Amino acid sequence: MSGDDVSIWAVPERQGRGPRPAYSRTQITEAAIRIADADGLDAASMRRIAADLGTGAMSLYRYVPSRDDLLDLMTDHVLGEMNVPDRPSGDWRADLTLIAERTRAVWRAHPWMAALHRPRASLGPQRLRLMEFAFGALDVGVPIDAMFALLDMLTGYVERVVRDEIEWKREIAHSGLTPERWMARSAPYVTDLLKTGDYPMFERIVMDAQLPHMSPDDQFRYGLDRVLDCIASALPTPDHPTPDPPDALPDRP
Amino acid sequence: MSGDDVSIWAVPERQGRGPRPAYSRTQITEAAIRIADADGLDAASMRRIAADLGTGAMSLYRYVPSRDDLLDLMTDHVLGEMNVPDRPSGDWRADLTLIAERTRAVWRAHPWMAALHRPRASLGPQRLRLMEFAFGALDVGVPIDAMFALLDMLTGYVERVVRDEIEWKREIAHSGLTPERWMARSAPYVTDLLKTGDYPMFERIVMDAQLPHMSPDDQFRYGLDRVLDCIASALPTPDHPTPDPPDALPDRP
DNA sequence: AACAACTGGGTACGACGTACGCAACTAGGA
DNA sequence: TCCTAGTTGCGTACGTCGTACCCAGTTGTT
Repeated sequence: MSGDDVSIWAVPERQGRGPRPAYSRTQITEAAIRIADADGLDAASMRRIAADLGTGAMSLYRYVPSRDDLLDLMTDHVLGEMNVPDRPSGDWRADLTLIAERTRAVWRAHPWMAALHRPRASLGPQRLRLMEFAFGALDVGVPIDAMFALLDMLTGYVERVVRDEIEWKREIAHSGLTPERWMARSAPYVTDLLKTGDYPMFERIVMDAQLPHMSPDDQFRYGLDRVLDCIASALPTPDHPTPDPPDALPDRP
Repeated sequence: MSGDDVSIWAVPERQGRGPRPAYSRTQITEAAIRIADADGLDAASMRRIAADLGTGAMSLYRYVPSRDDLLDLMTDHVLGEMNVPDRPSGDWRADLTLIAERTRAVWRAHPWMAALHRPRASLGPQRLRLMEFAFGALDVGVPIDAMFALLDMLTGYVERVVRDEIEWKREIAHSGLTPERWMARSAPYVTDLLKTGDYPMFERIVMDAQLPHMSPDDQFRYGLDRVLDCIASALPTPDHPTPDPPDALPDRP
C-alpha cells in the first residue's frame, strides 16, 4: 500500500490531463505474472518488468505506487482465472470442492502464489467475488461466524497442502536431481533419525503411510474429502445446531 | 539448503582442525532472532547480524551455508519455545489445543514466522519433536493417512488465522494510525462496495458478524473449537470407521 | 497562447546476498 | 618438535534490488 492510501483498490488508475499513458495497470500486471510464472517471483523485478514492456523501471511507478501493490494486483488478477460461478449451486459440497480444486489449479499454474506471504486479504474485485461464492455456498443455516471458522479451515488446509506440494517441486527442480535421486540423497539423514529410536511416529509415517506414495492429485482429494466430511458434521441439523459465539459488544464504527 | 547437501540438518557444525571458532550456530541463530523480533525479518540481514555479534558479514558463512539455512535454524530454534511435552496426555483434544495455542503464542512473539513461508517443512529436531507429539496425540485409532489430513487441517487453520492476525497488526503499526482511524480510513471504499449491491454476503459479514468485534483471543478460541469439533467427528467409532485411502503401489526407496 | 497536470525515463543512493582471496592460527603426522 | 594442510576471521568487490528525485516533453483546460 502506498502509505497515505488504504490499498491499491482505492487508488484510481488515472486522471485525464497530460499525455496519453503508454501502458496500463493490467498490461503491467500481466507482464509481471508472465515473468513470475517463467522465472519465479524474484525475477519479476521492476527493472525486468519494465524491460519486458520496453521501457524504464521508473515508468512503472506512474501506474503502481510500489512493488507490493503490484503483487496485490497480480494476486487478484490470477484469482480471476478461477472462473468462479456467479452464484452457488445449492450443493455446498460441490461448491467447496470447486473452490479447493480451482485454488490448487491456480497455485500450480502460478507457483509464486505459494511464496507470496499473503498478508491482509486485500479486497480486490476477484477476491470479493470468491468470498461471495464461498460464503454463499455455506449459507445453509450456518451462522455467519461459524462460516469464518469453516472457511478458514478449508482454505487453510488447501493452502498448506498445495504450498507443500509446490515447494517440494521447487526443491527438486532447484537441485537438478530426479525425485528418486533426491530421495536417495536424503535417505542417510532419515535412517540416522530412525536409528535413534526417538521418533516412533515418524517411523510409522515412513513405514506405514500410503499417502506419500499416491499421486499428488489423489493425496489432495483424499485429504479434501476428510475436510469436507468434517464440515458436513458441523452443518446444523434440527437436534445439533452450531453454537453461536458468545455475545460481543455491539459497537460498530 | 546449500546445494550439494540436503539440508542444514545434515551438515555438521564443525570439524576439528584450525583455530577455535569464535562463535556458534546457536549464537548466530539467537542474534538473528533477536533482530527479527525487534525490527522485522528483513532487518536480520547478514551484515546486521554480524555487526551485532561484533564481526564481519562474511564470517557468518563459516557457520551457515546461506541465509536461507539460517532461516531454517531460526524457525526450528523458535519451535523449541513451544515446550511441547515429551508425550501426549491421552486427551487428544487437550493436546491439539495445546499445539494450537502455543503455535499462536510463538508466532505472536516472533511475528516474522508468519512471513516465513518455509519451503519444505525442514526436519529440524524441534520440528520432529512437535510432529511426534501431534501425531501421537491423534493416535487414537485414526489411520495414519487420515492423521495427515486432520493435522494439515488443524495447522492450516491455525497458521492462516494467526497470519491474518499478525499481518493486520503489522498493517496498523506501519500506518501509524490507531485501529479506529485505520478503520475510518478504509470505510469509504467499503461503503462504496456495499452501495453497488453486488456483494450480499460481504454485506452480511459487515452488518451481522460478531466475530470481528470480539477479542483476538476469543476469535481464535471460537474458531479453534469449531475445528476441534470437526476433528472429533472424524475420530473412529465402532459404527463409523474413518475411510482408508485407496491402495497405493507399495514401492519404497 | 498560457498554464497546470501529467508523461516517460535517466541517474543515483543505500541496501542486499555472497564469491573470492588472504593473513593468522592450530592440529595431526613426521 | 616442526611442518603443513585445513580452517579461521574478515575486507573487498560484484551484481542485484526498490525507489527518491529530477527534467524535458506532452496534453487538456482556460
